[in-house]
Amino acid sequence: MKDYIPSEIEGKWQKAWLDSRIYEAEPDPEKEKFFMIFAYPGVSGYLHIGHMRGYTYTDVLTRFRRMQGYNVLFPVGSHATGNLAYAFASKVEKGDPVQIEYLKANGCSDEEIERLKDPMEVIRFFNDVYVNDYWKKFGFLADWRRFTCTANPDYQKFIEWQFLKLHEKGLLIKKPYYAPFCIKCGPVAVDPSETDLSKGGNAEKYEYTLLKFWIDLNDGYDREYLVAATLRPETVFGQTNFWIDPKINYVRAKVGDEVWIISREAAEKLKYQKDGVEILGEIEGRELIGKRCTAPMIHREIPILPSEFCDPNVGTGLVTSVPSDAPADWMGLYDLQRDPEMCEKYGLDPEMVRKIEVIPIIETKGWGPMPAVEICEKLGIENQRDPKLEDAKKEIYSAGFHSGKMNENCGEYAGMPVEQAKEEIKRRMIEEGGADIMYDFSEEVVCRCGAPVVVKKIPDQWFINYGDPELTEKSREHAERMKILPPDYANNIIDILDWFKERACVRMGRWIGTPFPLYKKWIIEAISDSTLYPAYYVVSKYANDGSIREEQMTEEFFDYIYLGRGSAEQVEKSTGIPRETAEKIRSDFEYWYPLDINLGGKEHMTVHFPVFLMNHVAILDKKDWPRGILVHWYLTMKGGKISKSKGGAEPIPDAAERFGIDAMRLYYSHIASPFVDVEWDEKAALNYRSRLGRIWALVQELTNYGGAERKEIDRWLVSKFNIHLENIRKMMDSFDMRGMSTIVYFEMMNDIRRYMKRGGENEEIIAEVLDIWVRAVAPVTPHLAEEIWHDLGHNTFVSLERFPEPHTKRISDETLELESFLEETMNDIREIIRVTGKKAKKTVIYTAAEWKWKVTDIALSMEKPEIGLILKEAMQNPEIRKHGKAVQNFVKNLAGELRKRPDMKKRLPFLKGAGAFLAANAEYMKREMGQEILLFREDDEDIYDPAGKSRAALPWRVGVYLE
RNA sequence: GCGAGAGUAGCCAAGCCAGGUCAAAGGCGACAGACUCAAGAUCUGUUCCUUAGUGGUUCGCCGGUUCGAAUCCGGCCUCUCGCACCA
Repeated sequence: MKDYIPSEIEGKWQKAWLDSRIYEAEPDPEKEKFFMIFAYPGVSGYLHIGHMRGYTYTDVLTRFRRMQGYNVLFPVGSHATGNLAYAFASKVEKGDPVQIEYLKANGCSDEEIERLKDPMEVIRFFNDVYVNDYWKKFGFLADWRRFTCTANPDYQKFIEWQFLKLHEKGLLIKKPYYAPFCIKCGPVAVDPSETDLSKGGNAEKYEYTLLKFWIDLNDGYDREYLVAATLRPETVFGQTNFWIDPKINYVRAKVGDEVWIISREAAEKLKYQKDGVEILGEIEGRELIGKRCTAPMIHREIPILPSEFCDPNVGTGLVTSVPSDAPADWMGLYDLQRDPEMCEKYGLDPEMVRKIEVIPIIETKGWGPMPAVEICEKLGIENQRDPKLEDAKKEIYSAGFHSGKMNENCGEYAGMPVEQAKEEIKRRMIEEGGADIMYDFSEEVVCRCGAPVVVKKIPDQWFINYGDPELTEKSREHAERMKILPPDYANNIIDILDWFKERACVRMGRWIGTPFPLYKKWIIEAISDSTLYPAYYVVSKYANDGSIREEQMTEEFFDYIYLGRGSAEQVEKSTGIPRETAEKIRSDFEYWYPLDINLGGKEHMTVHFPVFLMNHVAILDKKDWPRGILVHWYLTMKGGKISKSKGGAEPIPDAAERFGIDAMRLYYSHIASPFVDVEWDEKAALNYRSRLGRIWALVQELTNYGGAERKEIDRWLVSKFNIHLENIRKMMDSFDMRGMSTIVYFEMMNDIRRYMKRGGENEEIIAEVLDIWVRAVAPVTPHLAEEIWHDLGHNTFVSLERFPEPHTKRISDETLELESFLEETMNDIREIIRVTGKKAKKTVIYTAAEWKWKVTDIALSMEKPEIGLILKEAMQNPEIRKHGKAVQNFVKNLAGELRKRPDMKKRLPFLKGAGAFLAANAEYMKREMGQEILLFREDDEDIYDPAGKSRAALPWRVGVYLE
């Protein structure tokens, strides 16, 4: 017998598939096509086994479809847009020890590392790793000829065309935008993975409302303002005073034709957001204390008071005071009111300070009129330096925002919900010239290079207008018709499409990507160039084999291929691409499109999938819009991070070697549904491997097993397998690879074992079942399947064979029922043995008496088998009536059973033969139970029934007596 | 904050959309038995409590709808995830 050694068969079959080029997908008008992709990975370095989950699903599903007779297109590619390759190369260049170690741990040679100082080499290198070390190693049957990468010049011609089409549809718009920007390196991304950053990846971009308080300092500037920044513009009605930190030196900054007094830090930031900001000079905070300024909106003069909580790094470093709703303001005021000495120190009239009254402005559910005052008491906050103020602020802010309503002190806004008033008041103040906008981060953000990251105004930013009403509506309608899994997401994506507005689509800086065709200083960003790309796999094959060159891939060419505009002749004339070639590509596209499934991880739910759909809808004809989306969740590592000690960190090829590829593929397919996160479990992977070993061994055993004898159990096995095939078909309609795997790798195996245990040995039946089985394992564990397939004497590829179809005619319900009746009977006996702890020598089994069956027949013939009705009719029969009270009990039991178990009506008739069936299988029971088995019918003349257990016999269950 | 999802027996994980056949699939682990000199592997059985095969209490918590709820509705608690120049 051959041992199961995965590495011995995997390489062999992968080579055979490659050599015979069965992965190549070409149109075949005789066959229905199936076109599926996974969202290509970003070129970010080595991947880990978690990434292989989704890729493997794709290969399993396409293999399954292929075996169902579809002509399958499964192309792969990679996404190199962005600065990852730059970052990677520069780390290598600098000799970053972590980076070098990482490369070496993955088996990268010194020579190779040397080359990886060049970003383009990084891309080339990892493309090779992905294709050869990951996807091919995992046995994928992808059409390798079509591989493409977003950094390829031909791909970029495609993106250029895509943007020309978006422009043609009026979906590109230009307007100012405020983006994160390193003052040295240019545009950067603020995200927690901190690709670009050394600090602040979690920062949020806040929009501050700048409130302008007019002040007359007699210094020659007549349009001079103190400028406070706030996130709560609606609270202006509650302003009582203004805060300045006397210890800080502020600056006068020229902004337009106004002079703003703000912190130096704020002025520096503003330079990036407003034109012509210029620092004119310093002004001490101390100087301003005690003066008065005029608040916007309420146009009231308020005093300027000293405080300690003004942070020059936050907002403008100046703060307006709304003690009713801002806990810090309240504490600031409270501190000062209690401290006349402090007032005098700054030349303030303590009486004036004491007279300042808090103005309630917002009614908040669960809070009184002055929530800030309230919460300070509640939390026992002592003064303005108390760190608990931060929590207080959050709680009040949240409560006010969601449930607050403006009160009668808020003029025309009285009664308006805070959520709405916030926007309206802000807008009004900006219109009146009393306010402005400034963006800032919620925390400090620092670039990789060490320089600060600021929010910078980009005056001419291009956007794709995903908010376009017509595009949104068409996309929504189409989404409703698509097959989208999981079902929750199918509902959810509709809302996401509504919510999607403009999206910035170009950027500047050191960035790999396609130059924006309308204005080449811009480069198309990373999401926007990966939306329509499944269409490009049709063309990439011709670019890769040299049939067409990128300079020939003009707008006219793509218009013809994707939209059918113009003609092949015209394309030939203007590009030199032979007419036949153009026609062939066009017809390829017409054959393969639309895409049947786009599979991707859950991270794509709110970004990639919606824009993928919308770009198709915007640009292509309706018939070419995609048909399906499949979202999968993650394979996570313990503790969230990959770690060597906990396993799973090893390079993908090493894991493939250790666990076996088929075992890994089965692991992904079976460990959980695609729609939950799964924690990597090395032991489970090893279990799958040994499971495959057992299947292997069982198959070997079966090939030398059996003879010509036919038995009842043959029918049972065939029935079982056909039921399984029916279920698989249903499951795979919703891509339920897990359910399918349970059947194929567990249930089918158990059935075969039971068949053998029950004495089944017919070689034709075994051959039939083996044929089904080996085909059934092919989508998930193709290497194992090929090996077995060839051992069975075939010389074709099982990968190209048909997946077995169920034959419902071969399902015998009667056999299945009787077999499970036998099993239940034995379980009953075991149960009694277990409960009593008795070791019986002899088991007596009683089947139900004739009269019980007669009553059962009566009940079965009735529309509504209720106790009274059955009893009435049964008692007509003297044969039955003579059993008296026993009839009543039985009818009660029977009626209950029929009500509780709807399938009983179908089952019972099959059980009429149960007595004979048990008798025929008495030998088997005896062997299994290790004891003598006696069989009687309840009404047998010569019955042996010392305990009266025969009375317990029912048509659907036997009576049992142990001795 | 906005939005989404999840909480099922020792563990993992189906079931929930289409309520009854659900004490709830399957796997793992554990226990017992078979095989073996032994261990491992493999095979068989058991694995909420209770019990001559019965009955009881379960599917995060509380309540509701229903003849009947793990499944439907409402509220609460806990956890996870996505949120736009990040692929």
